[in-house]
Amino acid sequence: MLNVNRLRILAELERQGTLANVAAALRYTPSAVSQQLAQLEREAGVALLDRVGRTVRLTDAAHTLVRHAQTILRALDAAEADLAAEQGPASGTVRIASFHTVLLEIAPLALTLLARDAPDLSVHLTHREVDEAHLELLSHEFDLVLGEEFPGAQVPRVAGAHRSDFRRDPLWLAVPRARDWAPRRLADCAELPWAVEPAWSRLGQWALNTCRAAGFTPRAVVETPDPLLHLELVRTGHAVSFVPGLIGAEYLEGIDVYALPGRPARTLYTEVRSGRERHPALLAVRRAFAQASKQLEPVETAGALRADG
Amino acid sequence: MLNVNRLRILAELERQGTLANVAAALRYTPSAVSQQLAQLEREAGVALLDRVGRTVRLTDAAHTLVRHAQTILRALDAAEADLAAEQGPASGTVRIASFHTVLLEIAPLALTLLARDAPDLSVHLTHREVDEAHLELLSHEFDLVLGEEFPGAQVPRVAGAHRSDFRRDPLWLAVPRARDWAPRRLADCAELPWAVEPAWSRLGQWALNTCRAAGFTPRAVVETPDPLLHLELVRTGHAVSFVPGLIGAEYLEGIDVYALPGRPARTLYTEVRSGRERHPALLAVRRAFAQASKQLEPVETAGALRADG
DNA sequence: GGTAGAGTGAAGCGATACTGCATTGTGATG
DNA sequence: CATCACAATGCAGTATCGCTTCACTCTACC
Repeated sequence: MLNVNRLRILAELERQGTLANVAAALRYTPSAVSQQLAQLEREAGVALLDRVGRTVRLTDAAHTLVRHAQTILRALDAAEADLAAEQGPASGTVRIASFHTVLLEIAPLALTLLARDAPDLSVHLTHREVDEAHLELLSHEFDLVLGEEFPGAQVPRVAGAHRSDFRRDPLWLAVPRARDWAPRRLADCAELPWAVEPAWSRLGQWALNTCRAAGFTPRAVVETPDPLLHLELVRTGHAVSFVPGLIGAEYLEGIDVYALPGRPARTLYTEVRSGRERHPALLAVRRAFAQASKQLEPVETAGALRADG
Repeated sequence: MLNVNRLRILAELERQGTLANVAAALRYTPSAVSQQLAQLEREAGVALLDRVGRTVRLTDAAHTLVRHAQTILRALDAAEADLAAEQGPASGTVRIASFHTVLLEIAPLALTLLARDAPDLSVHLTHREVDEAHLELLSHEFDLVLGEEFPGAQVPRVAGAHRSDFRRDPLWLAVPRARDWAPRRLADCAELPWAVEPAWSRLGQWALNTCRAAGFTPRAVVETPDPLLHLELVRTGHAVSFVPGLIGAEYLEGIDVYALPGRPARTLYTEVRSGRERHPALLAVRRAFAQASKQLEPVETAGALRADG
């Protein structure tokens, strides 16, 4: 019978690329990883690793083996989830990765709900960008990640993760409050300075596409992933910016927000590793975030923009 | 992460019922089994075993754990099958269980074919009744079992085994050859002495049902699972008997066989553990038995009986 | 009440899977 | 070309783990 732990190491190697990274991820020494894979190769009877340069690459046989390993690891996760469900109230520690807005607006409420509903459960929140967090979810760095999906940039579903959407969050335009001017279409802001997200972020990507669809490329006066900085620049009259509807009203002093044509919205979701979706602790966390989200209302808009062109 | 070997022990316990049997099946001492299950219970955090009398019973949690264990073990089997397929020609040893007729008529031919087509493969044939063999397949005593299914006694399909039918084999009535007498319906043999299979065997069960449907209960002069003994008694004029069509013509000297009304036939099949159906060695064995079966023809009947009543 | 069989537990031992360290080989850099 | 950083591997030592042995308890059945 093949050794499951060795299969797990091989599966991790497919993700991590090098033995050294696998060792770091699984808290082994590289030597241990090397020895275990060598043993697995001996037991398998076929070559699993191609030495290419100073690193290794999986053979086809190794890749099919990894597929099997993944169903095994999923079943193990599911078994543990079922066991945890038998144990009664959710307990243990859940490591969560979240991006900025959710961390700012939803997480505090969710933590309050969790403290009430699952007092034995402890939570560890880490600030991560979505794509990075997704990978770290798969390699067991996190137990649950919060994600966002933007219109026109559908996130592919992967077998290793179980996703659950909990909110649609409208995307708005934020401009400095002024008596004598109001945008009527997005293109009216074409010549203004913008506060933008980095282009590699999901929101930044969407923003860029949206502006381009309106016929212009935003001129960035500042680029940062922090939406509060965006708003500070808007308030002080130095920029306009997109803002998620979830942002608290207290950050919108001196700022007017406008709904965009077509009412675009991002989808907020949670992700756990497949097989663990029935784990009571993860169920409790998901429930808490969903409930917390329900208690939050988007602020009023000053109006709606018309479609461009 | 739960230990897969311990899960395997638990799964085996569900089949075997007692720790002692598990130990025998897995070639452990009972003490080892007890210790491993105790450890699993500790890791699981929930009770898995109920001590009832001097034996144990699985809790609900244990049963769900076994379900997960089975998908894991299937995936492991499938992984090994894929690995074996990579290794090129089928090799190793296949442990086969077969019942009498197949062992007598098909197996020799199949072995010949295998020796030609898969010379690196070695085969170990054991004589077993079907139901017994089926259980021993699941507990890894055998890699492949030959089975038979009779009309009116459908064998339930189980998830742990992969079945493949390879022949329908007619069931006949065998009577001593005589100039002055021939049966015209089954009930004509109601008063004659019978050679019967044991009632616990699948063929014996079917025979009993068939006679009862014809309005009589056979009076047994001899009860044995060995069809050659049946025929010897028929030839010497001491009994009539049912006989499978697969029996060689050389055993039918001085015997007339009659087709039964409705042309009942048993289905011959092979069974392997789920997940291993793509194992090259098992594929080769199945192919050999199917081909061997094709080369055998049922002998001519002396006529066909009419329906009773 | 005696006996056979099921399960458990302590002690001991061998296998196994790590760590630590030294070594090889590769690729990037100056 | 020399140097350096780093990936992978091999060897020796060690600690843990999982098994066997053996003694024991408990139950079911004569």
